[in-house]
Amino acid sequence: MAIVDETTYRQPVYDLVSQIPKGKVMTYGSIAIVLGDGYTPRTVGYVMHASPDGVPWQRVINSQGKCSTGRLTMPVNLQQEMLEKEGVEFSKAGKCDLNVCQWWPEGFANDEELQTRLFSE
DNA sequence: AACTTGACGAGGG
DNA sequence: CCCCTCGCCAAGT
Repeated sequence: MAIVDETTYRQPVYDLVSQIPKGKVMTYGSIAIVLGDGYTPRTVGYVMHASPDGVPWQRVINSQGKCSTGRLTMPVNLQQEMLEKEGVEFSKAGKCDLNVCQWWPEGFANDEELQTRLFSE
C-alpha cells in the first residue's frame, strides 16, 4: 500500500517539475502560481532544494532568468551548464530569456492577463 | 510552541 | 547592474 506521508505538500511540486520539457524552464514563482493554494515562491524553493533523483531540478530557475543554486552543495555554473546542454541559451551575465524558454503546463499560458486572472480568483 | 532559515519575488535607491 | 527591505510559508532547532 502506498505510504502517504508528509511529502504530500512536496509531491505536487516534483510532479509538475517532472513535466517540464527538455530545453524549457519554469520559475519558482510560476510553479507557485500553477499549484496555487498555500504555495509561494519561497516554499517552492524550499521544496526544490530537497528534490529526489529523477526530478529535473535544473529546469527551475528564478524570475530573473538566473540559476540560484550556488549557495548549497553545487557551483551555480553546473545548473547553467546542464541547461545549455539542453538548448537553453544564456547571456554573458548568466541569464536566459524567459520569454523564450519559460514553459507552462496545459491550461496555462505565458500570458500576463491569464496570470492576473489566476491571482484575482 | 516560538524563533530562525531559506534553490524566491517585487519594489525602491 | 548591485544592494537592501519586506512579504511569503514549510521545516528545522
